[in-house]
Amino acid sequence: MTRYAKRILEIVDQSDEHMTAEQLYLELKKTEPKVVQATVYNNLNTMYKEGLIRKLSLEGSPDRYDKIKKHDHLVCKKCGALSDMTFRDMTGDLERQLGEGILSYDLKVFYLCPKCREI
Amino acid sequence: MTRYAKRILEIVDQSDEHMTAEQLYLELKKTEPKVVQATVYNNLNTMYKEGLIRKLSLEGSPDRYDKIKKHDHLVCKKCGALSDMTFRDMTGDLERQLGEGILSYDLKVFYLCPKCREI
DNA sequence: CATTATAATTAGAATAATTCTAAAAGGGAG
DNA sequence: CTCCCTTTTAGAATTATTCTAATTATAATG
Repeated sequence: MTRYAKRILEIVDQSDEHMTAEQLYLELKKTEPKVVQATVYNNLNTMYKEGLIRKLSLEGSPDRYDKIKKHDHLVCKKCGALSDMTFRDMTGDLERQLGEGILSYDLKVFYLCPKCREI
Repeated sequence: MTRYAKRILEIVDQSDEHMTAEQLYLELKKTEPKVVQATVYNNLNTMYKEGLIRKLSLEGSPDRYDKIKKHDHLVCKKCGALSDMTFRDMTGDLERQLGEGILSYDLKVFYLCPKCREI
């Protein structure tokens, strides 16, 4: 694993911010000023394929990257705000219904965030 | 609701193919040869906001549109193939944990599709 | 039915996100 | 050090989507 890859993984793992490739690039640049965007995209793609990071595809936003550690997401239907939450693990249930081949799952719950509910 | 919007909704509701805006445009063009892409995007956005259609954001693919009728999805981690499945409704469970404000949820289960498992 | 207002559509430019390409640089094995 | 393989780089290219302004269609009103 290269210096860049290590650092990107570190940022993803330590932050709760669900950063886009662009945001990760800006963050990485703070410690590695010479890096370019393509490198960040390359590394993210590789690490995603290797199963080292999660990728979140959201409506109306570029892809976001997240730590692997199992957790679920709340998405505000109005403003798109994304936050973590933990619902009980459903792998067992899913396997019982679908067979043993399940790799992982993504649960996104849509709601109105406190801010958007006010308005 | 305009002629175009009606027809787009019809296509989305009747097909199981999780079409992209581009595919819907091509399909719509068969009966409405004068329509342009922007119209399809406009209509899809409007109908999405109104809750008439679902939008699926997938890794490595443009957004796809789907009928509202509740169902879940299987996604092949390797080739991205998308298919429908129905898992039990979790709205109640989710509300019990998170409160009453839940609008909907999206469950995507990753696996290896039959084709990709062979190889 | 003519007139005005409102909304939808169009064409095409513009933007945003991501990938591609070919060349240059880096790092380890012998 | 030299060779080979991988990563990075720069920038062009591609893809998906939105925006803008002009035009057309639809609906509402006198």
